[in-house]
Amino acid sequence: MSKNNYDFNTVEEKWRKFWEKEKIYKFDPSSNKKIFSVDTPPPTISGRLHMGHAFGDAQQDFFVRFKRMRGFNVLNPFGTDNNGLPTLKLVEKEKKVDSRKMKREDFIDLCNKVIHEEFIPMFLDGVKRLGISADFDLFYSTIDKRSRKISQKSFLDLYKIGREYRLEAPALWCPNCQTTIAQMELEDKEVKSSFVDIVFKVDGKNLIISTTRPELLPASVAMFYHPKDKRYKHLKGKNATVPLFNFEVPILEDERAEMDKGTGIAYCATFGDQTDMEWQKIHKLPIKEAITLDGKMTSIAGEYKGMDIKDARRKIINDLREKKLLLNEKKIIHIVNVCERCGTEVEFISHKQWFVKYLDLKKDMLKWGKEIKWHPRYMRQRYNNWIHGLKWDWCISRQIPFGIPFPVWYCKNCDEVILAKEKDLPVDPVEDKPSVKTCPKCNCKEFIPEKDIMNTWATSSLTPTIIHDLLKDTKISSKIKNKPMDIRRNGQDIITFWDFNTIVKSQLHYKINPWKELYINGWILGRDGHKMSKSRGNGISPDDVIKEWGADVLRYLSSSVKPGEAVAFSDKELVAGKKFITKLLNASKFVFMNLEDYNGKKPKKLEKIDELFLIKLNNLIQEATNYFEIYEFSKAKAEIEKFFWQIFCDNYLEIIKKRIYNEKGDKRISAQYTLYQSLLAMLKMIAPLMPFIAEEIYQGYFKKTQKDKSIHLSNWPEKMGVKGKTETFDLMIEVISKVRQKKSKAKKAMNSEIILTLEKKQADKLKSVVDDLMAVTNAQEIKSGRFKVEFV
RNA sequence: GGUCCCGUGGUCUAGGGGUUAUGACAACUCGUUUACACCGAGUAGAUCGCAGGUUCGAUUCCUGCCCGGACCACCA
Repeated sequence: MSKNNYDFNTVEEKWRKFWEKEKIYKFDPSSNKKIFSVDTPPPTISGRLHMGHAFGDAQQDFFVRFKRMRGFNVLNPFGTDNNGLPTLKLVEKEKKVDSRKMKREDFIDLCNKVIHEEFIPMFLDGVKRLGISADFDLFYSTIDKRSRKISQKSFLDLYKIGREYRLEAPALWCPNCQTTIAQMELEDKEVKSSFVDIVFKVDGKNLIISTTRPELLPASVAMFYHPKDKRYKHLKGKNATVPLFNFEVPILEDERAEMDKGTGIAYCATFGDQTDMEWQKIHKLPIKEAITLDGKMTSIAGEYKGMDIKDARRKIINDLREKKLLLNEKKIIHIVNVCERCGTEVEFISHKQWFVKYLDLKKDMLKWGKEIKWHPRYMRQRYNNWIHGLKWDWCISRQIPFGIPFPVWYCKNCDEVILAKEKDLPVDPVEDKPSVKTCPKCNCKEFIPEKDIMNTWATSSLTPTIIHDLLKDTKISSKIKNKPMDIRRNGQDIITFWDFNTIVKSQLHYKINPWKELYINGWILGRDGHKMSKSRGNGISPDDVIKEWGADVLRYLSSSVKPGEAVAFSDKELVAGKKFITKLLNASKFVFMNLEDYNGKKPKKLEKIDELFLIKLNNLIQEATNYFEIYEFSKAKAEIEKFFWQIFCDNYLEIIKKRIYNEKGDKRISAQYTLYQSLLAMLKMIAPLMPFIAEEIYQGYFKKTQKDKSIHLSNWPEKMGVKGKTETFDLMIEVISKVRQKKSKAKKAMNSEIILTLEKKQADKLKSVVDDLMAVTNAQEIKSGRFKVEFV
């Protein structure tokens, strides 16, 4: 450890390899220690570890390491999410293929290969560099065989208890690519369009509505105005006649109609947009399809049948104009959703999809959320708001080739659902034969496999089940079965998906909550205070930070943020972390320079100032422990760092310096004992936050005299056996500080000799530490009187 | 649009009814002293976003507003 050049790259690699080789973080299923179980958040693998992952993982590691040192048998497996669309898109990009032009089977093979040979190892490398203390032998991927089986079994179980149903529902459809697409595959695009005012008739009078999509007129099913809108109140219950097509639709009230948009009254076509679909569902309106799968008008469009959407729109506008049913036409530019691959405006189509029925459980959901301890507490409101806003059951069908298939076939004749047998799981219905030879209902012998796959969340909401399955053959299996795990940690952005879905699934399957506590990690913004994103170009890669500053420093930054809050990326904080490490190294060097002859024993009697300092340390241990217990790492860090720097380095070390240089016997041993114990305690409290430097100092200095193989297997510091008030210590610091002030004002060196005059009251209080006071201030003599510093 | 969080020296930040308002970075002055100049000591720098209210007393609690951020939703 030469001065001024701590080679963190070498040091961190050394300890990383040591931890891995010695299996320091291996979970021991046969241990009798109390278990602390952590539900691993499987990050979506869409490239290398990014800053968001690093930040969250680091915070999880803070409490994982803390709990381990507190004596728990920590169950901290590691998983990755390699399911569904993000993986599909990454494979397409990296391997330059188009999943739509490949055989489903070939594409799935390719995905599996790339995931296991490239994505996971690359990601894990990043995680390990950060010093994450997970048990990587307890590993799962959300696409591996185990997960597929569990996910499909979950589907079967929910179906059997009547929690799943199949229903025609709108799906996003690209008329050009001829496929359903996911929301993630949409892009916003500005397009020129016309906002036209057209005339409906009610009781022979004109009723004007504004729309950008007049071609959907033949699919009109209703008109809507806002319940508070007096202009239209008198129309309630009446019918309006649709122009050109001459059929009637009811006029209804709904809060989703915006009074100041257009004329304040809108027409609803079943699959016009999201609102239209909500109206259709809630007001139980008929479904009318105006557009075919290849983007042409259907037969309900009458004379416009077979035309392209845009041609039909133009012709309808013209025809309306001719018939004087078009009053106004405004050219506008608005944003529409287009397919990211071909730029075509997307439409909604009707498609049979699977749903998990849970809308009836809103009250229970709120109750379940309340039973979990949230950190920070206010984050539960995100969960509550989500539940209050739920309008649909959970659609778990996704129309993409890669993911976990539904274990389902349908009878070709009567559409009867044929479930896979549990013992055959996992199945791919496209590849595998159905579980029956003939349809139990109609005796038909032909079956159609379900080609859709299950939404990623349908699987990643099962991580507690997957983790339990990883341990199913071990002694502890029964201990953790049907019990909530201790904690899950994740970002605030997935409370509504992941946390929510996991709670729901756990309750539906096991009637328990998945975990007792939920920690929402603080997160990091770019240097500009905005979320890191490609479009802003403000992204920072954890790899680069680790290379330049070391993993400990990045972790130091992660420990600066409060639970659930955001901080901007701060280079200053990196500098502070680096300086902290340097200071730790130097202080440790000083301590052990003076411990060469130390036998590890307690002195017969502690010097007063040493005792007082240890009481101070006790207070810190208490405080830091409390903060770690409630996941307030930034506060723990601040307290530990402040104590180490200001009390230990700036004052205590200065105070005992001369004693330890010059004295022999018990006075020296007292200081040695105090130095050894306090540095070890501080180091242990730093270990969860900055594990590399803590291990480096532990192994370099303490290992000789400590039994634990690694500091990370050692016990969290206990309070020293000292008690009492610390006013004398504080007064001592105050006097030292005043003397320093005088010396500085007089432009003298800090070690210049003085004669110190103290008020009698103060002098009396400091009697027990007077030798150390004289030493640290370099006072030849202490007189009584008004406070004064005289230079000799 | 809804919800939540935040606003404290130049910058970042701690605190949370009565404090001398914490610390870091930057600035300035001084200091080579057997851990550390990637250091130490000291100095200056803050009407605690704005306006009301509660209170003997508000930076802290309440209400409204403004600013920044995030999440969710929406865009006929």
